[in-house]
Amino acid sequence: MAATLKDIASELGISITTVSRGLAGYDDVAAETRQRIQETAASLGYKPNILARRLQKQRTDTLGFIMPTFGPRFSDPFFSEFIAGIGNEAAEQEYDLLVSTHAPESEQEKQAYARATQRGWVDGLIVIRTRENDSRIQHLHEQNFPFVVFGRTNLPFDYPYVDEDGVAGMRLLVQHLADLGHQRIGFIMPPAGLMFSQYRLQGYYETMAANNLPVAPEWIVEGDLTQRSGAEAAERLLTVQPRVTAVICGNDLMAMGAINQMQQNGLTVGTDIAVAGFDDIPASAYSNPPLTTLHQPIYDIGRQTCAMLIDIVNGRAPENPSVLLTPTLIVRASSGSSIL
Amino acid sequence: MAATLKDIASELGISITTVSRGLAGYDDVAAETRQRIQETAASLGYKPNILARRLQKQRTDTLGFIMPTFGPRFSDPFFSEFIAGIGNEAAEQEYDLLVSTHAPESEQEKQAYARATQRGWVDGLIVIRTRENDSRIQHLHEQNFPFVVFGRTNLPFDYPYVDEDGVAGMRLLVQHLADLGHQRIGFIMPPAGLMFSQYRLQGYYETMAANNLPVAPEWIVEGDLTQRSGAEAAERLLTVQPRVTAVICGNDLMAMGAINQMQQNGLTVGTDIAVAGFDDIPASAYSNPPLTTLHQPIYDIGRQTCAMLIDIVNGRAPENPSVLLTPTLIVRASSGSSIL
DNA sequence: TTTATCATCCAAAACGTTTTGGATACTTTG
DNA sequence: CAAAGTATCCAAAACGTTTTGGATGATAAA
Repeated sequence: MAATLKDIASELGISITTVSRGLAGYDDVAAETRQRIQETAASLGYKPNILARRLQKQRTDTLGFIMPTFGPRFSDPFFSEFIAGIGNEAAEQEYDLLVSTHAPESEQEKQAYARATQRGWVDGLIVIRTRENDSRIQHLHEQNFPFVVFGRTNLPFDYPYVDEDGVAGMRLLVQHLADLGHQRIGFIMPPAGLMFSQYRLQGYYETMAANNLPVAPEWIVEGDLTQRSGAEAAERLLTVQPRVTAVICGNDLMAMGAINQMQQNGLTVGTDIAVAGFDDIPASAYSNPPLTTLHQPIYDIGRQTCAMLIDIVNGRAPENPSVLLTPTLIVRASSGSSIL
Repeated sequence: MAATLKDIASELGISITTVSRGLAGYDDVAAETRQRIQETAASLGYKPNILARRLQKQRTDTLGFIMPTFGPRFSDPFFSEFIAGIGNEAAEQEYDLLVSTHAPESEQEKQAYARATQRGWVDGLIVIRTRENDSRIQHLHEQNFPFVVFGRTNLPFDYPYVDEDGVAGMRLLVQHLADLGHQRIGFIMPPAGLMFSQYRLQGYYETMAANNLPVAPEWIVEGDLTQRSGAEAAERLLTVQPRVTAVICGNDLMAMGAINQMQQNGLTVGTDIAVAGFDDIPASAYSNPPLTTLHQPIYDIGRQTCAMLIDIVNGRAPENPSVLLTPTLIVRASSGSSIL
């Protein structure tokens, strides 16, 4: 039913070539002919078939994004904001965005990456939440497939990335708490397999040491980035004596779970105990108490990552193939005031 | 570089047809030949070109989802969970998901829909956050393009949808508050142009009336679904005398903003004033106080919507082309106890 | 032996574009 | 007037699949 170039051509009694070139605006078709072509195209409701065009041009004008997510009850606001960032940048540059979700390191994820690097699927991929010896990056590098990473990993080759400086971020946060007089600072860390956990942990250790503060191993508890795990980790942390006076959480979601748990245990957060998060999701300004956290411009990171990928896909070298952003400290009530 | 059927064929000295059919598993190719085809395909690293296949098959095996979102700082957990639902269902049935974001009723949104209904883009679309006289649904209906809607609208024709019963949901919530003894119940409603606002508003009026409770117009304030607007609406609501003793919010995000604002004004939520939300996002269980709300199985709604669309795209009539789900009431501390 | 049946293969068309490499006729230049 | 230039058009190839409609030769049945 849908009209094709052929339909227009036979309607006007001219060749497909001329119709195609007329519509595309080449100057080797007479103005009057072009006019007639456009009119007929409009009256026939002609819409080019994208598949045919893409097959011919050998590019899909589509970018892929495979979200590493656990389980069904998944709703990290981080992701919606990141998607909005890459999605808007992609749309502006007339790219489509293909999105899928798979559990990290699952068989499905591997298959998804294998499929994605087939010809004709997408022109490039965006990778996030880097892991140690990240198999996704390894694979994309081997296949010589265009990609940009949000995060870094420990593989022995270069690739384009945008990342936040986790070490610097934690330094700001630990120093802030140390300045308030805290000496026993706990850390609910993100899953150890994620690279950003390691940077944050390193920043934690370094800054504790720089302030001559000892670190007890029990002060470090691992969570999985959900509120629930934040609550569980806090529960465990609170049993350690002498009790920590401050807790840094690997992300805002866990911080909110931790705060909730502490309140259930009768503690007043901000007074009895300080809590801080990481990410500065919108909710963190509206939690009770409002959350001290490290701000990451997630939306902009998404845009930047996507813009970089589009450059690469088009064979343009990005101005800066490795971007490292420093988070900014947002002090709110959850970290309280000086306890000295 | 990438191997094609032609490469395999010429390598083995047989026809492209046989290679194609051998790989596809047709039984008119000898077992021994198939064996050799598979081996050569593997050794050449053959991956079918999806574009060519799709052009030939005249279908994209791709579904589209255009998120209606405002501004950059966008991170409604509702969306990530919904995306996870449709994404997982799509992946299971071997469909891809094309996602983009545009501001509702913007020119870009219109263009996105116009493009999406072109041939070869996607096989079907998922529409959410229905609006009055929804132009998107109108357009898709006119174009006779396959789509499924999460939500309903007031257009005079049928279309497949999944929706929650907002009237019934509000009935549960208002009744709960009325049973606790509340007589002045405020409503921070979602944007009036959204259909679900109207259902919720209707349920609010009906149940207030059923309990012989008068409604003052100042008790109804409109928000835009963000925490910020929830806080602003609460601020306005609190100035109305005599003060409402309970506030229902159009979604959990606004409820959290409202709670935060009330706390800033020195009120203890759950004691001085009751607050309830709508959605039951994960954060609502961990807010302070935990939020009374209406649970919607967003992930499952996503799956169901997607499954229905895949049925339609494949010419199968969905068992039930209009699904209406009743939310369940989740009572937590924010609505407090009886005030009688 | 002749006719059916079967197993295996393949040439060509089709999907709807874009691009290549001219062809044609008309106009300008020397 | 011949040669060169210009404006306009188009046939055919190409992108890489899948499907259609046989063709071929071998085997089984009559």
